[in-house]
Amino acid sequence: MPVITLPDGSNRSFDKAVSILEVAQDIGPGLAKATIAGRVNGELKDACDIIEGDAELSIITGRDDEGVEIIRHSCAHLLGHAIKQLWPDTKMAIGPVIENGFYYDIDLEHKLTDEDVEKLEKRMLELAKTDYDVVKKVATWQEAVDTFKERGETYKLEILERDIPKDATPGLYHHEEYIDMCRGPHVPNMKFCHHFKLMRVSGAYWRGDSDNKMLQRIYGTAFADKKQLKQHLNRLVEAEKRDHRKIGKKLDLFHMQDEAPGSVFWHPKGWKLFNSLIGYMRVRQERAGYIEVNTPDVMDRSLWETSGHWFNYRENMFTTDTEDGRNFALKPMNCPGSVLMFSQGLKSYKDLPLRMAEFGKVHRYEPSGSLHGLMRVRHFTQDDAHIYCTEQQMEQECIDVVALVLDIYKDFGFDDVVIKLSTRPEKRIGSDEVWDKLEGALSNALEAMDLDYVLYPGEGAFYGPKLEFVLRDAIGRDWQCGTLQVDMNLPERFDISYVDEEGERGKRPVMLHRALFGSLERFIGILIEHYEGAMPFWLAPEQAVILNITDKQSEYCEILREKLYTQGFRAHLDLRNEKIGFKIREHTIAKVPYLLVVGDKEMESGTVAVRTRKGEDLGVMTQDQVLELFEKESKNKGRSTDTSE
RNA sequence: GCUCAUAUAGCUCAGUCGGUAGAGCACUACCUUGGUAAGGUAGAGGUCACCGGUUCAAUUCCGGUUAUGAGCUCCA
Repeated sequence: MPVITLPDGSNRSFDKAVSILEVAQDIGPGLAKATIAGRVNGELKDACDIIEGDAELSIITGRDDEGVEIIRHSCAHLLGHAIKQLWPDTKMAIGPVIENGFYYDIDLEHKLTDEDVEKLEKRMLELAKTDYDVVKKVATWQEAVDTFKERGETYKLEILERDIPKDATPGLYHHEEYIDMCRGPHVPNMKFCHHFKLMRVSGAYWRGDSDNKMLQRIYGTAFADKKQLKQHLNRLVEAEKRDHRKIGKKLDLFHMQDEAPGSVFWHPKGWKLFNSLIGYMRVRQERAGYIEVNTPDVMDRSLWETSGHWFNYRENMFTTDTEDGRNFALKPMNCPGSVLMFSQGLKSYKDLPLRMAEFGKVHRYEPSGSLHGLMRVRHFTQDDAHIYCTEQQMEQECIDVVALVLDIYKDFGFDDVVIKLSTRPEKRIGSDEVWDKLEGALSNALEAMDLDYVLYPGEGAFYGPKLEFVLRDAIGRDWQCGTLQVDMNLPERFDISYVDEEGERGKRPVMLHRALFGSLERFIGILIEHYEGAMPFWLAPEQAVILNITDKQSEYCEILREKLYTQGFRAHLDLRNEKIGFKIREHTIAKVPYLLVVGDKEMESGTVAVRTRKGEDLGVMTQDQVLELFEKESKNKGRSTDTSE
């Protein structure tokens, strides 16, 4: 006599064991029709699964996130169903759900082309449209092995042998003649799987191990209804429009070329942006009590041996041999240099906390295949800082860093920041008591500030725990930028110390390592994508362009430009012999925030006609009104709505 | 680093079933002085990524290299 409790708290009792679908039918035929699966006592189950005893049940439909995931998972099976019809010698590996979709790894001699994928998608749709029932059969381990042996599914057999205990009862899902193994749940009928799209094919190693065979991975996405699928595809188009590599070229910000793979040639406008960020950060850091230093880019191998980089990351470092037989390396990180700086001269407790910032250029020989525009480069600049302090000071320093990070991100229009706390990994140095203290400092800081954070147990570096700051951009993508790490490795390795209140030498300071932008290059890439190239006024390399209607106004334009310039605004002139419409089009496309148009009328009255890059006409303004407008925008930075966006 | 794909003018891209190439935009000159997203005419511009092979002949076919793209792996 199972009693089923529904999410609204109501009960239904049955006189025998019932399936989830039967419960749904009992509630109403509409719900039954929409039922994909169920959550029974917190566990996801197939709609056909039987509930034996009393249970809490929620019915899962396409409106639930779990429902969409199940649809995607079943679409992976559908892919298997279709591909085995078209290429019967395909061997199926794994077909999991991923963010926004699914994939299936397959082993097939024939390399799938774009046309093949189209064909495959078409067949999948044909099959799905027949609305066949998916039949689940619970098998014994041996039955599963027999099934896949008969079908020559060597990868499924390997999964059974290696990952599935002999006493397990794997679920075999029958999609007509195709059989797939899965812990499920899956949709009961293919009517739920009509809205999908195959995205691309690429390579992937079996079990993610580069020693294994490279399989073909077919990516797809699926949604509960057509509208959501369309929305998702639109989002992808939107993301492509924001591609910083394209915008960077179009707006003449930077370029890359073969001679320097993974390194950036900054054009004047891009470099302006770059320097704006550094200038801004300098001001903020100075106000927060940091000092700024600069350390060498090329240092002797012995330094990297002391720091441990030579041993661990030698193959990722650029090195150079000199004629005197010495072995140098380009710095892949700033910290060893910073530590040398700290140990220069005797440090007193009075010097702590010592907040030492450096806009350090670092070089890392990243694998060629991982390079990606500004996002992953081999040569980049960090807004790095190392804070040397006592254990007692550490928590307050963490609080200050977190506060600074969050406040700075707001200036760039990032209000949505997720904080991740990564704690001790299995392989680590330092005692548990020390880790307790360091992790405590980070979590206490966050709790003192009343901030939420996500815990990542075991994800910390071997030398200490860390905080990571993840930004959410204008179209909802996450970017990890800032970090705050506690380091107990380098102070030890370099044996740095300070003199305490009692005059005792050899006191070991705590070393905090932090970056807010992370990589300046990457941060600029993120900004470009976030703002779709339309940089807010305070960052725009060109803040305003002054356009004359005819030659007659040229002189007035130059005077106006001078005035804006002396007030600190980046105003440029366009006095070319072109029609006003042409010039407006060009600078609008170049995303210059303000276009200042000057004709006879404006010249005579000492005014300008103001137009934004969004096409808004702000009307005729006096020069002072323009200055006031610009000053207001500069001050607001990315915090308020930019009227010129 | 691995798999697959791509590489033609400054940019975006056509094209050549092997006979050394074309468009639009940009650029230059001239005409035009025009009031809010493209005025007109003319011109210049390419060792078809690089190295080798096949061929009477290679930008085109083949091999290699480099770079880029999508993934995989990696990201101290």
